Amino acid sequence: MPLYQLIAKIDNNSDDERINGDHMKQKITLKKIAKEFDVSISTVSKALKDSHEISEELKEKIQAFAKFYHYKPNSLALNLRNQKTKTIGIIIPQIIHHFFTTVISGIEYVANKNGYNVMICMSMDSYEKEVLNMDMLANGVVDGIIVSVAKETEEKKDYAHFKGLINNGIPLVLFDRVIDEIKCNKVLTNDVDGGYLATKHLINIGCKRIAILTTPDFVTVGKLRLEGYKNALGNSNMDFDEELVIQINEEHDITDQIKQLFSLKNPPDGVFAVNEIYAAIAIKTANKNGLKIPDDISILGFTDGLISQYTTPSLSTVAQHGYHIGQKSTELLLNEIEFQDTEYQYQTKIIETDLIIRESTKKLNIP
Amino acid sequence: MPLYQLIAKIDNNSDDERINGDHMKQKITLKKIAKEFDVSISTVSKALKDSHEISEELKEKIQAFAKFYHYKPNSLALNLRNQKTKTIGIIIPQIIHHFFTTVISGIEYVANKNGYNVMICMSMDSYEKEVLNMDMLANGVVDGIIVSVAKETEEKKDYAHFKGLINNGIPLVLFDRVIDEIKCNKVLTNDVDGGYLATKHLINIGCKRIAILTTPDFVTVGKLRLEGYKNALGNSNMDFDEELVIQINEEHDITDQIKQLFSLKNPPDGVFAVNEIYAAIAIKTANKNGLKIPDDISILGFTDGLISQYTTPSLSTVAQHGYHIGQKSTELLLNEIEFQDTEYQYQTKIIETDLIIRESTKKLNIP
DNA sequence: CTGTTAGCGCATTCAA
DNA sequence: TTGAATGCGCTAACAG
Repeated sequence: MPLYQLIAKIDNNSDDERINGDHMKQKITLKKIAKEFDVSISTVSKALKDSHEISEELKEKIQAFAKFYHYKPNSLALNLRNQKTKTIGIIIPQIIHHFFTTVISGIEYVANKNGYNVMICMSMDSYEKEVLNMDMLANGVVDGIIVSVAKETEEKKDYAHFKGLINNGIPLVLFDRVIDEIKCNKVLTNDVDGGYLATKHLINIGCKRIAILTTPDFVTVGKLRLEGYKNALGNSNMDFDEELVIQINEEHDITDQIKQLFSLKNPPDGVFAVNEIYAAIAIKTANKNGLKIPDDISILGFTDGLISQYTTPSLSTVAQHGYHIGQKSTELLLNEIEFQDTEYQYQTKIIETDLIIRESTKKLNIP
Repeated sequence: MPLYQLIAKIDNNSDDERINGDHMKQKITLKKIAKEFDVSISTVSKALKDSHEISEELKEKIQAFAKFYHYKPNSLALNLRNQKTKTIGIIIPQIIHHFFTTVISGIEYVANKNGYNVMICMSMDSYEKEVLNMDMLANGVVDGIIVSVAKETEEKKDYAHFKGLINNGIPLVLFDRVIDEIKCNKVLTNDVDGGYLATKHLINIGCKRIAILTTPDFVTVGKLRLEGYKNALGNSNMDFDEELVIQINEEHDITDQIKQLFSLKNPPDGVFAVNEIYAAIAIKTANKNGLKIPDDISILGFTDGLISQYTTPSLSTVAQHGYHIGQKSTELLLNEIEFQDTEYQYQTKIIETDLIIRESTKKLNIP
């Protein structure tokens, strides 16, 4: 008795086990269904798509059979046939950075909502790994790629792999760490404004000498936040003092580099750190140096990460809205992927930052 | 003039741009190469594999041509042909948990080293998303899957999707949050021992009343760490006091739940928190209640995450070695994927924990 | 030494 | 209403 007749005899709510048994269930394909009903593969294909070309009777039988065996078209075959995978790739420098995980969450959310899956790769801030990952993803594995550029790539300024990608016609969105000379969709934090906002707030609460803990210049975001810092000082007619700019070298002990500030003849009464880690370390260092936060010194960070809420005192900071950045990047990417017309216009979205005031900065005195 | 003759005229170091131009470079395939040389596709295929069946002369020309155009076999076609993707899937509850990102890093490292890529999915601790992700991955997309079970799944105890996966013959490794009744490779933290270690240390430094901040019972890891806590108390002839067990309900304010401890008639002088967040909040709460840490109260956490080093005082904790867990999981998975013989033996690897002593616990007095 | 054929699983156009 | 043929890109067994 053919299997499809068996189905009728089996309660629809029956336990899967009865069919699967303990044995390995081999995947069910169009071919197998076709053989079962002694029809052609294309007939089955159409029947499962509820095509009007197929008789109701046959469609019903085939559909019931397919449903019973949980038939699902094989992704690999579909990918090859359609020349697309409904998957988008992400290349980020480090997954252990909280900011990136929030971005990923945002990407995942929008991607899934639109029927896409997500493939995450890490460049570990290495140029070579970035290129490798990109080659892999570009080779048909994904329909588009979202990237935040590796530090080493920023340093080398070698962007050939990005150009190649675009020449290959693979949609690309850059976020956070972007590259000016690459023409593509971009989503970035308003870092200059964020730096300005942070510094301005320190000024507003009465800080007279504001230090900045930043990165080396080749890390774009650090450079931009520094720019915002300078703008805010200038805007308030405060002097810019080189002495108060610490470009952290992560190869050496960070605490030591920060400590210098407190032994200055004229030490700062405010610190703006361009990321959460520097800020957290600044808090601990200030604490250890006997400074009261925020009475003796106010400290403000960047990125509303995991740490901010749990330092003592909790850290005032600039929120970067990673989740939103991820969402926006994905929307742009999917737009480009599914774009049909001839003239596609690249966009650059700026995501604004917000101040989150906690305990590490003095209260604003509103007169 | 056929293209392959052109190649000879172009300096090998030439700029890609000359070929790619500003136009979209369409992917080069075996077929196109075959047409170029007016040979069959299989001849090209063999030539590129340096088969001895092909004449040296032809091989050279074809290889040069392919290299020049950066020919790479199309992944989708290979996947379909080989019925495998050289990709492994991961399903984790939350990517924003630092522990999971360390595990992912470990997975990524071992996978890449062995020529595999990684596809990360998030269940968001939802049963439904876990099932969806698994169905997607199981449908040919990956060669094997590594999972840490969603909370909701643990609560429902509905493991049909795991059984289905195994029936389908798809290798599965469970880590951290595992399921006893599923037969597969497993990697887990020695949570009982970790809980024991933590509690014992608090006892050793002289704590007399030790509270525990744990999860509801259905979260297995919380339950196990509680078990270790009880063991340590028993082992030291200390009373187990229900009053000192707080099962945190994350739907409500955590600080409020912890505060109860400090208003007990007989308050604790030690706190063991089964994760980093609870510990960090405990530190802040104790601080606010005017308690000196570690003089009045010692606090010990679990998981060496991002936060631990930046709390004030920095948090003593139990290191869970997520990176190692990820590595081990992947080794097991790849073993199973590439296993050829008939009788495969599942293993369960226990990863031991380690105490990391920082400032939130009293110094051990060695007499 | 080179080509033909078949097949991976599916969708689609065209023919019957 | 159904089926055959074609192709997505690649490999491998088999023929010549």
